[in-house]
Amino acid sequence: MYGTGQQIAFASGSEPCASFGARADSVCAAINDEDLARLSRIAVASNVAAGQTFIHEGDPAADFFNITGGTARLFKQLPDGRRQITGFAGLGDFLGLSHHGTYTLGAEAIDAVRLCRFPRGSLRAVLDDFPSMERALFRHADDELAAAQDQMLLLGRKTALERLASFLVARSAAPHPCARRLARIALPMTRGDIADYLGLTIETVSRTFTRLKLDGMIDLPSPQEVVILRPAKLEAMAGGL
Amino acid sequence: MYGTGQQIAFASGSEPCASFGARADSVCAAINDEDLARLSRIAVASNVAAGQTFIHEGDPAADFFNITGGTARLFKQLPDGRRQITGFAGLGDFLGLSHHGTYTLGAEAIDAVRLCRFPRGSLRAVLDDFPSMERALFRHADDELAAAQDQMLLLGRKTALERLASFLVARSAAPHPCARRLARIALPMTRGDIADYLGLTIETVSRTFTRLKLDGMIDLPSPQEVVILRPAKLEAMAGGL
DNA sequence: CGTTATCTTGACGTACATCAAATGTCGTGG
DNA sequence: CCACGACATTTGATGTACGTCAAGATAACG
Repeated sequence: MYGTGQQIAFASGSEPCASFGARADSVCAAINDEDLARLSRIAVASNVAAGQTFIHEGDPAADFFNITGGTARLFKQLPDGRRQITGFAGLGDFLGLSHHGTYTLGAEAIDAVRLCRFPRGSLRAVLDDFPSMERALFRHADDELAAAQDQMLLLGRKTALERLASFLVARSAAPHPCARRLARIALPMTRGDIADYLGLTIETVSRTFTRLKLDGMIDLPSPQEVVILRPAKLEAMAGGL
Repeated sequence: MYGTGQQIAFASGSEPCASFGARADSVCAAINDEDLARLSRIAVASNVAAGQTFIHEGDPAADFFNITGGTARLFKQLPDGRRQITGFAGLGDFLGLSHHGTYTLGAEAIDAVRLCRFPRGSLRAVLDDFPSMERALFRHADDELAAAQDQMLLLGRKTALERLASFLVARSAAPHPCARRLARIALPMTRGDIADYLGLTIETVSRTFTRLKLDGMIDLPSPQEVVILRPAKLEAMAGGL
């Protein structure tokens, strides 16, 4: 199934936060119609079923990806199976951009994921012709680096309560940088995913959720839905960052 | 004291790993003499005494820096003082490159640090004129992102023993990517720095050092010097990554 | 509507933190 | 050169936040 332009996940208009995707602005704002047309010629759209691994850590990095629907978990694993989720990728996110020869992270679909796949060789040529796009990707990598540093602080120095509060606050800011903060958050990932993201166990995540609920900070209409009742207090619990 | 070219920390030759610096190749290989001359005109060289903070987290990011001597700790802090060191910067490293308006990390000199300071505004102009340099910086950010992801796995999922082993293995690989792995490692940072880097306490770091010594993995001629006696076993202890 | 995975809750264990003190190291001045 | 003081490191005794093990409760799904 080859991309026809319809399937390409780059916003062609100039609206800053179109329905297209959360981070459309950060990477795609700099892309003009000329670049877009060229990209559409080398893209392949595909679907990944929930639970499927579509990037294997350590494999030769042949392609890079742009998520156009659904949510994926990105992770590293130790030989004995211990897993660290480094982030969740959604609408508009880019994967496999590293210049290293192999993928530094694995990626699995949490729900049904739609994505566009680009051969990395072709990307290099496009980037050389359109420096503005490379600059935009640079900014994107920079944002991820800043997020990774925040997460290091969380993993190295925060308590379980602070970690979960930080997670919920960050989720309520997402997915739209330009939208109002959300009170109701959808959690497509499992408790196990959240645990592996926050460096905790499933049990501790669950206990901490109920503690936040008992304290009146949040409500849990269902395990995958959180309503933030006291945003300011929750943010304070997150540890001031 | 204004840069004269002598003080500028960019390698002008093309030798891949000159005495100039560890990561010279990753950022500076792509810089030609023309760029170099222009950079030297906007740089200011300065010295920072041990213990001095020269970048304050959250301050407006006016300049960026290139380390030309000594070692600095890069860190984030919580309001109550808990600290997470996100990395150590040495010869050739770049700081303050984020496109965000404020510094996302603080930086303190561990020993006497020499550095070149560049106004960020001037950098933008240089980068626009010399895309090869921007590409090199992109690769640099990418390397840091991969390192940050490794560190997330360490902080989220490794034991104290695995953390310290990982740290020593990584240090033995540095500072020269192209040199033989070092058996004798210098540790300019304190136990407290190592603790804040590995998400542990001073006491646990110290105990783990002595345990590695008793197990015959390392020798400690002095607290700031480590000799790796069993590199292969130590690497295995690091947890296969 | 049963089957199965996920989530929650409880009882208990442990790796690492905390508190406290001894030892070692280094710069400074006598 | 040596004595002193400040600070870093090591070592010991004890505490605790979170992990592990083990059931239930709830939700998802054919």
